[in-house]
Amino acid sequence: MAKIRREEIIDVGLALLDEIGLDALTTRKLALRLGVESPTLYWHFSTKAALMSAMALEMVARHHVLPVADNTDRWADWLGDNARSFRAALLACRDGARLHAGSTPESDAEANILLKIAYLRRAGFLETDARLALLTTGQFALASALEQQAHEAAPAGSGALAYDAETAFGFGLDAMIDGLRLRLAR
Amino acid sequence: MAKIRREEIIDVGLALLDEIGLDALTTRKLALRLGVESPTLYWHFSTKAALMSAMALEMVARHHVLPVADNTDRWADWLGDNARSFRAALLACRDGARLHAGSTPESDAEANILLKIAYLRRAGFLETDARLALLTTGQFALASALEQQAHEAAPAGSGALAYDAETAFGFGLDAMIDGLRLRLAR
DNA sequence: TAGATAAATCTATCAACGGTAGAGAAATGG
DNA sequence: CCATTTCTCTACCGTTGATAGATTTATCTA
Repeated sequence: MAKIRREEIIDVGLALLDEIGLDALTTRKLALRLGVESPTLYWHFSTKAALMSAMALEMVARHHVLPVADNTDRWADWLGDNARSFRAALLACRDGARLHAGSTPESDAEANILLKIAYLRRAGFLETDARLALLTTGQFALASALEQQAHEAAPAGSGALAYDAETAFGFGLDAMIDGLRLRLAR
Repeated sequence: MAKIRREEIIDVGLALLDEIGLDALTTRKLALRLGVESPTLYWHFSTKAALMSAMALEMVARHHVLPVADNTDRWADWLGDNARSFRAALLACRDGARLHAGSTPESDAEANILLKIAYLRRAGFLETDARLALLTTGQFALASALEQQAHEAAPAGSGALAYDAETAFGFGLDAMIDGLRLRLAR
C-alpha cells in the first residue's frame, strides 16, 4: 500500500506524458507507474480534467519563469522574451500545448501577471493596452506551439506550404511587437 | 435500413456538434440521429478522427469564403478581413476552434491558399513573407477563437484579467498587420 | 498505551466509448 | 436470373473515466 502525495502525481504525470503522449495518458497507466490503483487518484483529484489542469499549471510554473525587467526602454525585447519563454514552456513537454489548451488554468499566477502589466505601464502603455499586449502575444505563442506539436505528431508532407515553426513564430511575434511599438508612439 | 451518404454524416455531425458540444459527440449519438447503427459510420470513415477532420474541413469551407481582392493597395484591409473571416468560421459552430485544432486538415484548399499568396506577392511581399503573413494571422485567429470558446464553456470569473475576446482579437490583429506594413515598407 | 477519529488506499464494479468481425440485405450490371 | 459489389446489420471486444463501500494506515486524544 504505497502512499503518494499530490505533487508526486503531477510530477510523475508530466514525466509519463512526455513518454507516451496525451492521448495514451490514462489514469490506469499513471497509477501503475505510481505503484497505486487508479481510483486512488480520485481521492487527490476530483476528476481527470482537474489533474490535467494541475499538470498544465505546474508545467508553466516550472519553465516559464522570466522575471519582469527593470529597463523600460527595452520593453519590446522583454515582451518578446516573455512570449518566447511561454512558448518554450509549452514545448518543454510532449503535447504540452494541447495539455494547456485543453485545460483552463489561470495561465500565469495572478500576482505575476499584475507585475507584468505594471511593467508595461511604466514603459508607457495604457492599462488596457498592456493587458491586451500580454494576452495576444501569449495567445499567439500558444497557437504556434500547438501547431508545431501537431505537426511533430503527424508529419504530414504538407507539400507546398512547408515552413519552420520557429521561424514562423519569430516572424509573427516581431510583426506584432513592431505594431505595438507603433501604437505606443502615437 | 436507412441509407446515408458521406456528406449527410458530416452535415448532421456538425449540427449535432452545435447542440451537444465536442466532448459529448460520440459515434453512437451521431448514428442514432442518422437513423443508423454506429458501425455503419466506419464504412464511410476509417476512424472517428477522420470524420472529425472532414467536419472541420467542411466547416471552414462553408463559412470562410472570402475571395481574393483586386486592389493591392488595400492589402492590409484584405488580410485583416481574411483573418476575421477565418475566425468567424471557427466560431460559427460550438467548439469549432477545438474541432479544427484537434484535427490536422490542410486548413485551406491548396489552390485557394496559393491564390492568396499570389495576391500578397502582387502587393509587394516576398514569397516567404506572404506565406508567413497568412500563416501567422491564421494561427492567431485560431488561438483567439480557441480561448473564446473555452471561456464560453467554462465561465470562470477570471477576476482581474477579464476582457472581451472580440476586442482583444482586433487589438492583436491590428498590431500584427501594422508590423507587416512596416516590414513591407523596408 | 488504548481506543477512537480522520486520512488514504483497496477491491469490485459500472456505463459508455471507439472499433472490429462477419453475417446479411440492397443495389447494380450483365 | 444470377453474380458481384455496395452498404448496413447484430454481436462483441478491450479500454476508459468514474463511483461505492469495505479496509487499511496514520494521527490525535484520554
